[in-house]
Order: sequence, then structure tokens, then C-alpha cells
Amino acid sequence: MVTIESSIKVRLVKIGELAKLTGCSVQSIRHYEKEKLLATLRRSDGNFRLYDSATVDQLKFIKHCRSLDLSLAEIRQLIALNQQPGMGCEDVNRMIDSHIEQVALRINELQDLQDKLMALRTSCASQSTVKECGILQTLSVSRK
Amino acid sequence: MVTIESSIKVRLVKIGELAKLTGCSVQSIRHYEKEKLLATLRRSDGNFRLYDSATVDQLKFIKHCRSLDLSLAEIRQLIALNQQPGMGCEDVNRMIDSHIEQVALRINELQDLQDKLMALRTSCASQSTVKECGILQTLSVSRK
DNA sequence: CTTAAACTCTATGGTAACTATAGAGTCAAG
DNA sequence: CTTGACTCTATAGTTACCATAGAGTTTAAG
Repeated sequence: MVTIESSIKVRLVKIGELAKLTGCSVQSIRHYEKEKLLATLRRSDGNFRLYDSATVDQLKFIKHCRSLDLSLAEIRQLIALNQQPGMGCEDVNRMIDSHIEQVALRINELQDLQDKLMALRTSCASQSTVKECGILQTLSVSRK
Repeated sequence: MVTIESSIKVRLVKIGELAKLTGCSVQSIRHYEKEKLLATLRRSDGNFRLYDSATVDQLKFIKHCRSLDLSLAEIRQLIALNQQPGMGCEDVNRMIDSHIEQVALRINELQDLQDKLMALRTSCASQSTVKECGILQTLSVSRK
């Protein structure tokens, strides 16, 4: 009897190449492993991490999620859900919806902030001295 | 000869009252002190921090700056500038301008993110299973 | 075969602006 | 004089990494 592992030759890469293939840094990969988002398939005799092509895809998935600013905790959840193919995916939808909401909130906050900063900026003419600076004066007055 | 300090009675408050007066947390105040943004006027016999009303104003200034998301380093700079009343205030203007730019950049980033999240969200109908979930499928495909 | 460069390993400290906690001391009222 | 509220310092935790040290591994060249 021959095991799949011994009969099929799989190309394994070290962490540096995995990093290049995915555009992640080596440290990120080790960090994802520590955070249980990514498993190391096996180690070389010298204890180097070795990965197969499935791992490359998993890491790309993680990277895609990160580019959408999903937290590592959320990504961990998505990976877990992904392993329950038969279940409903309402949880996935809920997560994304809530994320959209968070981002919308943050955009609004920043927009308010932007308005305040612009108003503040108009309070000082460039040629002024620190003593007369409208910005510093405004900042010294507490807001209602 | 009588010093000003001994002849005029100043109302001094402890850190808890300073916190109430300004809406800052006690820990924040201690943190600002460690970061050299705020000095403690003096200590009680029992080593409690004591503050006067000028400190209340300084802390309000800091709080106002923080509400505009200025970093502690930037605030430290503003405080230093404030102590050079005769100098031009171009540096103040520059700082605020650069801050406005940063915020604008961040808003744009978040807006892009929002668009991507919305697109992602439409890829899954709520009644689907994990296996068929368009969101998970989309996330599994690396972006161009 | 040996050596040197390039790579990898683990462990640790740093980032920003705090929050939360522990364990000890101080103060004010009853 | 005791109890509760307050304060003190020091330390760990938050998030997603990056940077570094010091040691070991691999590989290509000589």
C-alpha cells in the first residue's frame, strides 16, 4: 500500500517564497500561524517551515480579508465557517453587514473631524505670530 | 518679604476632581504627565497630585486637540510653539494643513473599502449555505 | 570540502493612547 | 478609629504587525 503523500510529489516552499508568492511579509505569516489562522504543513530537518500550494491559497484568502480590514478574529471566524459547508451563511452576511456599518460610522466621524479642522484652519491667517494665532486661540477655548 | 505663593491662596484640586472638571479620565491625566504634556504643580504630603486652575485650562486645551485627533506628539509641539509668542505661526498652520490632508486620505481609503465591502455583500443571497456563499467564494479568489 | 552569503529559527521589545488591574498607602467623615 | 473613597506606582493588555538579537540551516561558489 502506498500513501498519497509518498506517491505524489508536492512542491514545498519555505516561508520566504510563500511571502513572495502572496505579497505578505515573513513576519506576518509567522504571526498568522501564532494566531491560528494558518497551519504549517511540516518542517524541514533543520526546522524550517514548509508549505504547499493549498497554503498559498489560504494565505491569499487571509490577505484579501485583511485588505478589507477584517480583523484576524473575524478572519478566524470565516475560516471556521468555511469548514461547515452545509450550514447557512447568515453569519457571514451578518459579519460583513456589521463591518460595513463600522466603516460607515468611521467615515462619518472623520467627515465631522474634517469639518472641524477646516473651520479651525480658517481662523488663522498665515502671516500671523504665535501670540495672535487664531488656531491656538481657538484650541484654548473649550467647546460647548 | 512675602512671596506670591504664600500670600495668595490658590484652590488646588486632586486628580479625581481635575478629571471631572475636564472630562478626562484619571489615567489619561497621569499618562499626559508621563508624556510631558502636563506638569503636576505640586504634591500633597501624602504624595497626591495637586493642580491649580491653569492646569485645568491646559488639560482642556489638550482634550480639545485630542478631539481633533491630533497626536500627543503634535500637541506637545503646539504647546512648545505656544511658549514662543513672538514667532510666526506657520508651523501651526502647516501642522493643521497636514492633518487635514491625512484625514482626507483616510476618508478616501475608507470610501474605497466601503465600495469593496458593498460589492462583496451583494455576492451572497441571505438564504444560501456556506458552501455556496458568494462572499466566501469571492474572498477565496485573489484580486487582480 | 569548505566557507560565506542568504535564509530561517525563537524570543523579545516596540508601536499609540490609553484601559484595567494589583497591592499598597492616604484622606475624610462618622 | 474605622471604613469607604480616593490616590499612588508598576505592570499587563489592546491590535497587527515590524525590528532586532543571537543562533542555527541551507546553498552556491571556490
